[in-house]
Amino acid sequence: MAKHLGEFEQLILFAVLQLGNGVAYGASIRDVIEERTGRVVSPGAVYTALDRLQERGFVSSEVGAPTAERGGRRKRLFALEPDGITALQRSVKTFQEMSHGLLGKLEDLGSESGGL
Amino acid sequence: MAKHLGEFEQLILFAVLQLGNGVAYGASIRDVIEERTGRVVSPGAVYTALDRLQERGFVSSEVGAPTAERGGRRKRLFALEPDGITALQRSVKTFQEMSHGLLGKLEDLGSESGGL
DNA sequence: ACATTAGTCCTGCTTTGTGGTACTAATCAC
DNA sequence: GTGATTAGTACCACAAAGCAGGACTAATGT
Repeated sequence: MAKHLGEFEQLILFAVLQLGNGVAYGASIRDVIEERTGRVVSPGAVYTALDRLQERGFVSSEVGAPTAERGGRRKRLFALEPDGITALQRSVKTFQEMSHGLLGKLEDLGSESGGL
Repeated sequence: MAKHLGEFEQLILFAVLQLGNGVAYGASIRDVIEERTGRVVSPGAVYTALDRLQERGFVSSEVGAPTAERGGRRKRLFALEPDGITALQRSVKTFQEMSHGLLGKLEDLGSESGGL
């Protein structure tokens, strides 16, 4: 069993967190990631990650009611579970501990050689 | 070719960044990660990651002179390359964009259900 | 020469990351 | 109600990253 969150899994959990219960489903999660990071991800990538996250108990899902839209297929709504919250917190903490005091240095180095 | 940095790779790059040139080698990198995050990693894990990073041009390495210590085997010294800096910056940026405005929410949720 | 030891390399396997595409179930138009 | 249209989901296959454990190497010290 995996010990840590992968970077993509982290993105997914953040997206679910932002959307909140009743609103987080495959497509909306994908949209959030794209809006925030500019990163284009395929639907398939999102669902496989989501499935794996659910297997580990980090998120749960239930099928919602159909909406009154053209092509309004039932959504599979995801919710963040306590274990998922803990995992995300730990992953954030690791990032902070590891980057502490180095972010400035990183920027300086970058600007020397052309930057982003 | 991989588009993004994995989470462990990110840790490695931060460690190399902290140590600086002439001091970053397998064992010291491993120590830094352990000190900062408390995470125990096997030497093998570090070297495979380092190799991949080098293949992608994110770090470079050269073999240093032997030290005057018992068992002072030659060290393979690593340095952060411009591409590595860019990659690390982008990875940091993604994290910041994705977590922006959500860190507080995350803490609140955590304390509700027992916390870390 | 032989023991000792810091450090590195190798091998094998599991988990994540990813795109592509097929499928499903709902609306709309007539 | 039949078929076009469409949002959303599920499946599949493969590439890349994460990881541990032990073999190996080359230096010191006696």
